[in-house]
Amino acid sequence: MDSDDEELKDPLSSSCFAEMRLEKGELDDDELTSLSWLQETDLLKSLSVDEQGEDGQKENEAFPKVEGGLLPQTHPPHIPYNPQKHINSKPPYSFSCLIFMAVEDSPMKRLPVKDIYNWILSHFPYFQNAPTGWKNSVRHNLSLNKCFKKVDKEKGQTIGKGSLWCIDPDYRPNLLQALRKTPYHPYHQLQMMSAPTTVSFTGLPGYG
DNA sequence: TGGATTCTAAACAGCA
DNA sequence: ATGCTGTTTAGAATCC
Repeated sequence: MDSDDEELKDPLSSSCFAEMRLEKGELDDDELTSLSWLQETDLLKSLSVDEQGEDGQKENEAFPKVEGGLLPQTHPPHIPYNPQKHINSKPPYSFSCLIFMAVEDSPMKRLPVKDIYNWILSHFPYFQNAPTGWKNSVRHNLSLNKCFKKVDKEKGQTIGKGSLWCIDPDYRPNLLQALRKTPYHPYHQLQMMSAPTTVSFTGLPGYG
């Protein structure tokens, strides 16, 4: 068991997440990996407009316009991303990250595919107007990605069609790492908010 | 440049 | 019959 293995088991412990853990006091690993901290800080929902000035307006205007609307393109890496505001920007998260967040954000850590859709829709309004193919991509990810596992329904459980999906614990660190690699992972936004003068984006995608 | 990963589209089967 | 879910395949784009 070397240090790499340790970090893989608890990628937060040796990262800057450790600071969050200290700041938040009694948070244990489950609470962190469950993204409850994310909910508490409300980062996905409400980065205030003031923090971003008028950039949001400008950046939407900066997108190339096409007949019938804006081109669906990933949010530019040099502009802070607010999913509730930048509804024309494709979220800079992979579908596996979106699914991961949705499942981890659920009380039972398991969701039917329909609730995964709903979570994504409510947290990333971009998809409300996106072509419906994204749902196919979600199902494709659930089906193909080893990180996600179907859960047997309990006896008599009636939640409608389909299976419940959960995160395979063996692959959870991989998903967390993938999430950390995205430039607008809530961690980076937290850093920006808590220590704006010391933040360095060097090494992050789009920051050279 | 090539492999790995991710996204998108599509076809199909099973089920309620 | 219809719509949803899950699986699979294929091709394009992107990243390393």
